[in-house]
Amino acid sequence: MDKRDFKNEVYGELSKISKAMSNPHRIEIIDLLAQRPYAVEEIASCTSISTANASQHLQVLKSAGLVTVNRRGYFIYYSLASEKVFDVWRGLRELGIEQSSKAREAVDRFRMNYHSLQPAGIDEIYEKVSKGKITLIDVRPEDEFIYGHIQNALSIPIDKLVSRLEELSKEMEIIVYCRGPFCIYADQAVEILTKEGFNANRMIEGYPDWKSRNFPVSFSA
Amino acid sequence: MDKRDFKNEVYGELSKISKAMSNPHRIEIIDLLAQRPYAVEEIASCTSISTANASQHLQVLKSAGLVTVNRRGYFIYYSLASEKVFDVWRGLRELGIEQSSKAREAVDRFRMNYHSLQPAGIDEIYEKVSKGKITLIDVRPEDEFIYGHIQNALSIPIDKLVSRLEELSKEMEIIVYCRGPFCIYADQAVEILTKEGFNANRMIEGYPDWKSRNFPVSFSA
DNA sequence: AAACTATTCAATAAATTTGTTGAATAGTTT
DNA sequence: AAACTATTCAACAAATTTATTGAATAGTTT
Repeated sequence: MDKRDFKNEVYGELSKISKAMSNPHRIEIIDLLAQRPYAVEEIASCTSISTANASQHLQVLKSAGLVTVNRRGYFIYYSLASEKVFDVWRGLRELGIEQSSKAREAVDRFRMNYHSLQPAGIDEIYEKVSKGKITLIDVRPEDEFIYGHIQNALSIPIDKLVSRLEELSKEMEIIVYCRGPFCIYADQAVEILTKEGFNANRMIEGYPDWKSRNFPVSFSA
Repeated sequence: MDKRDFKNEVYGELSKISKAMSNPHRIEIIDLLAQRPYAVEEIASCTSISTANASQHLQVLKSAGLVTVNRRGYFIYYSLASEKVFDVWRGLRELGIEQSSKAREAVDRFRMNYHSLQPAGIDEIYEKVSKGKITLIDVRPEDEFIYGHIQNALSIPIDKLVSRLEELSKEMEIIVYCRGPFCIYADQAVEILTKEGFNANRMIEGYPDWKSRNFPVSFSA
């Protein structure tokens, strides 16, 4: 095996992984699986594709070693195979926000819809949380919260927010977080809270970013 | 623009970037450009493809915003557009080594050829360097060394090594580094040095990793 | 301005990727 | 063991990616 064969083999192998991450639906699936394991039909419905199509994309991810499989009852749950999968996805996401003006504009335009334009970065929030200065609200679906959440965060899924406003104080600064920078639950929440007179902002990043930074998390066994 | 359109737009944009990184030749080009800007013909020859083909791949990388262009005289030099491009590539590389047994085996098999099987990690070496305990040799081509190298490293391009052995001491521990984990210059060097009775090992990672960690570097203006 | 040169372009065929359809399957429940 | 169900498979057509060829081009030298 000469030098060229070696390089062909190595770069060829690695390109299988990046090929697996080179489809919009599959990226979206990875972004979703960073929250918790999901079954095929749930994945299909969250990403607005057919079940058969979702299954096929999941096969691709599985062959590339990016996801693992786990059956419980009738359902087959897919999970990310490694923390490193999220790391690569986050790198890609950050590179995209830096380099692609279209991606940046799409995000800004959407934030604008929800009048949620001064989001705070994860480090800034980590500082404040350590000093106990803010109320953290997790507006993701409850099952994602149960699977893992930021320590001391309060779970108020976005569709329950309007009915649970009396639990919140208008004195404290409120930070809302959700799945990540492309998830709009937090933006919707900030819009609702601001209209009701609360002092609320969203965290740009999501729970998986917090966890990947090794900031303190909790989960229910 | 509803939620689904937004997601399609964002994930679609980001997939353009990963698509650009999803071809073995293009990955190899990125790996090469992490050393220094390179002209099209050089890139073609380093990666064993035709000039026209290299040019086409470079167009793809350029459209995705991953590389930038710079003319000097007759030549057009391509560079990585951002540190983040290397970050994503490194993430992919590490994920590949972790997940793909084929990639891992290819690397091991090749190291074995050169009897260079106890390479040292970058952190370990950083520690030793700070204590001045080792001799660092950069065996990449001289122009890459000039463009940037580890502080206090000695430049001995691999093809000059045999003729410059008298510059080295058999008492000091020698660490050799090159472009990165898929570059074999350092392995070749370790084989030569070991045969001659030197105490030599390679660093697993390459110069771009060192630089990206913000460890001390030098370059000639 | 003419000569020169590295790079890009255009056209092509082969290979791969993609989403859809509806049927088949593997595995769990009862 | 029979019934049931989420998931996978197989077959297809459309779209995209890829490498090759040789000509065209943009820009620098002299």
